[in-house]
Amino acid sequence: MTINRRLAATTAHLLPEHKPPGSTGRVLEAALKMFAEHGYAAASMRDLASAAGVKPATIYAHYPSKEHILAELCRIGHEEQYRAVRTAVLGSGADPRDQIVAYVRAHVGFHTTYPMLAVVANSELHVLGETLGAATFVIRRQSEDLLTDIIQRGLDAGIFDVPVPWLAVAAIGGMGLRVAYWFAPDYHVTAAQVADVYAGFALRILAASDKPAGRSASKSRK
Amino acid sequence: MTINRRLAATTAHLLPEHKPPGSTGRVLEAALKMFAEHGYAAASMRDLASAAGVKPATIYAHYPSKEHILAELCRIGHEEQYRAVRTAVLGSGADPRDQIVAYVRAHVGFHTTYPMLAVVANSELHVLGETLGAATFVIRRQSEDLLTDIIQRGLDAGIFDVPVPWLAVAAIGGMGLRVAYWFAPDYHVTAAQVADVYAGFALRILAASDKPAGRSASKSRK
DNA sequence: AGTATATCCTAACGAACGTTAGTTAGTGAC
DNA sequence: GTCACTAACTAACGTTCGTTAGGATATACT
Repeated sequence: MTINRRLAATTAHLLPEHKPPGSTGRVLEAALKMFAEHGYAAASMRDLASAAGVKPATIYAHYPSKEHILAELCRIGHEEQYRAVRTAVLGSGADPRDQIVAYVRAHVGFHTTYPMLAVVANSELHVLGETLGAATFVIRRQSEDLLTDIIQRGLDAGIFDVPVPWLAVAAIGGMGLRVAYWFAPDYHVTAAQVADVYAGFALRILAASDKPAGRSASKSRK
Repeated sequence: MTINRRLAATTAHLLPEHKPPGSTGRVLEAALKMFAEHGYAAASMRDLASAAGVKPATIYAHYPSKEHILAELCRIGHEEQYRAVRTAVLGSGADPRDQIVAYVRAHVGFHTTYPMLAVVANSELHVLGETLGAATFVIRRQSEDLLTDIIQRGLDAGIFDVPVPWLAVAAIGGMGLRVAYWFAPDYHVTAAQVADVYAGFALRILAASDKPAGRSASKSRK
């Protein structure tokens, strides 16, 4: 146990719906842990095998290559993140402020609940070739577009005020992403606290107005 | 040239004061580029050598090991970042708001000017053993403490208002760090724009008050 | 019982890895 | 001319890598 860890989380888990049954799932979860803790290139197939409790050759009965395992993890990670934020936003009201709160809460929630998945899906994605990474890129783009659209609707309604909208997307996305690296369940802040506080930060970044949800022209207030 | 890059920047450069003369410097700069683009583990000594225009064995005339090269880059990166923010804060006034603006401008400026250095220093640091990484950890801690102290002073003065101060540190630091991954000089926003807008975001996150620099409602200065 | 299938194994392949030993070419001093 | 020094080289070391071939074991069906 070094002082110097890549991320604070120590346990790897997949959603039951994303974890294949039997040894396939154990291999995938072992790969998640190893890739997250040491990085894709530094984790060998022999490492994955011993973490999964099988011999190296056995992995090839479940996945055709090391890169395919990473592709699967990246796909699951981005898919689950998009599903989380999309569900949250759809379940919130029509007010862009509520949608931002829902988005950021779900975004941060994902990064606190599945930190290893987030770290692997985001920081090892560059390894994937264009064919294996294609599915993931589409989803990643959708997540970003969703946030962009919410912000744009808020700007159009005069509820938000930011000089360069795309920078707000980058800032809100960036601060959420980093949570996966330092958050641990036994920390001095709970996941719910982080989600709430970060949702508040996002509203502040967007200079969300206090006025009621009514329709407003392009005039902002101060 | 893949769609799928680890960071947007394409050129590696070191500050003249940090770049050793001759081949040593060329090796260090080649390592910076390779480690940033492909990661420490995925970049081989043969890759570094050919990027630096030398043969693999020659590198060992300049550095004792691959890990020592990374340690040097991490040290330079954190040292330069700390120097930048510290100088900026010391050159600003006593008002915590001015100090935050100075800090974030310098922080973002570092990440736009030396994106590869930032990426390597932050995302490959976990590779370093305790001995080789020790020097870097100290500096990293100092940078974080500086931001924490500014925010705490603003809170004490009643100028800032955040529910959990440490989360503001994490959020402001996180959004700045991510800039290194997407920023490129030929982007549709300039480095100065990003720095200014992000400084504004930081003030908003802290709910900085508009009132003049005098003393505040609830607390007094020392 | 015999066969098919699924699952995991042992053993090893060729390639690439970080690193080292020993050598060669170029330079300036005497 | 030769000595000492520097900086680069060629070649190879032992290890580990991702991956594959082929055999063993257990369960399921006929």
